Amino acid sequence: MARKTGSHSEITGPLIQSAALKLFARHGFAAVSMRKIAAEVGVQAGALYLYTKDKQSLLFDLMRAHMDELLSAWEAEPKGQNPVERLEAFTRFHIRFHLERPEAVFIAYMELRNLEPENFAIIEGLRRRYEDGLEAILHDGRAAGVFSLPDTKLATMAVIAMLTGVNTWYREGGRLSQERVEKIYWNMVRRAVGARGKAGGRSKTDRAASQT
Amino acid sequence: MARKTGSHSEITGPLIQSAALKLFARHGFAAVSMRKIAAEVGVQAGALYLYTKDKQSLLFDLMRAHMDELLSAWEAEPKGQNPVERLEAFTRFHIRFHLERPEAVFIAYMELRNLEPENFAIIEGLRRRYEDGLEAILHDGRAAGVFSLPDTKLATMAVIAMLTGVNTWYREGGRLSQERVEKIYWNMVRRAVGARGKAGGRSKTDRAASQT
DNA sequence: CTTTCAAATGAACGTTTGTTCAGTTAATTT
DNA sequence: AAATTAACTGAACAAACGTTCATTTGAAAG
Repeated sequence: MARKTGSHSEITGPLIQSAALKLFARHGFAAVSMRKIAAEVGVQAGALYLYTKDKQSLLFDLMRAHMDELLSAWEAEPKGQNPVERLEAFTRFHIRFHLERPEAVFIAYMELRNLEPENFAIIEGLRRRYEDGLEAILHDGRAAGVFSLPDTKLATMAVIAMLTGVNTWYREGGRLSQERVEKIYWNMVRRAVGARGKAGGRSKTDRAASQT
Repeated sequence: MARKTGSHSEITGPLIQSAALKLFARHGFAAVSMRKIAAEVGVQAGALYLYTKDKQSLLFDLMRAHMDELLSAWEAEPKGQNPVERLEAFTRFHIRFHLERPEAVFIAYMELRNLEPENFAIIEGLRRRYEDGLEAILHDGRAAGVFSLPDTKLATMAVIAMLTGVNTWYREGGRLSQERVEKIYWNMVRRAVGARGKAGGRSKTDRAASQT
């Protein structure tokens, strides 16, 4: 039921979500009490239950929203014309998207075991769909002879782990710009999957990279 | 003080460590109570305090022992004669060592934020020492002109993330043997750092890999 | 001004938490 | 047989936990 003229705060719901996001990312789901979330919002613990069923669904809703955003953002991304361009698009998208929301990413990876089995299965399914997107690119590239890969599933896991790892060390305002990081990682990914540079053989890009 | 003829169990100490390892890995540090650890050992909660100062040091001791083992095992590993061989040795060692103790690895990555600041600094220092070992290899290889890397620090993080990622999906008795996984990952790492195969250019190994 | 009602409080509930400790147990030493 | 002592129990502690609910608040509606 949509309200037009709330007598009290109308944004408390989202405020709770973002307080929970921040605290879960910082201290872990199990270490954050409902009272601490309430305090962060500036409210008493009981008030949280006007907006959320329980603590578990607070976690699940965060994860679910994150995975939904991830999938729809990727689907909205311009696709390349061939496997190499599509892989570059994936690489840059993954780094960019994940660096934009480090807290949600952290939670999505670290708090899986705090989901009840049913919720876990849903999140796991969404993650699988995302990984399948990458695997399809690698599979197509292999079939087209532009990637050299003994095993597309392993390469999928390797690429995702490598890219997600950026979140563990990248800090805004650090040594390297995000664009620079994207470029360097794309170079490593491209070579890891055995794709030649645009010019063939050891490309101009390779040579430029090694002297920077 | 060493005892020779304990009237009760003499191995309770290690039993506690391994119970804690198992439960922390499975449910997370914050979600495991001292009573649950005690129950796993077959003892009352109070008895744990004959062997451990408190819950925090139970976690810290596990992490510290893991990192010490990691560093000393790597130091004991036979070194290659050149950067490429040393990088292959690192790659295979990292995969093998981490697959041998998935629970300790999981804890070492996931429970960092549950360490008190002082303990965190110690573990972080040990991790840094390990990463520096890889970075030295990449740095030497770049200086020798056998690796093509725009940034050794980024490559270090990328390689470690990629290799550690194996733990998230590898299951004993699965599709691929550990030796096969090591070989495939070594191929991806070698190419990611821009090292040519032994024969130069697109190596025999590359061609063999792409058709398997 | 009076009524209405969503929003929020704050106390209360039954559990569970990490940790301590006086007391019990049972094997070894004297 | 008596004394010693490490190992362990089981109760107890205050604090914190997730969740519920009767009650209060205060702005909007009549």
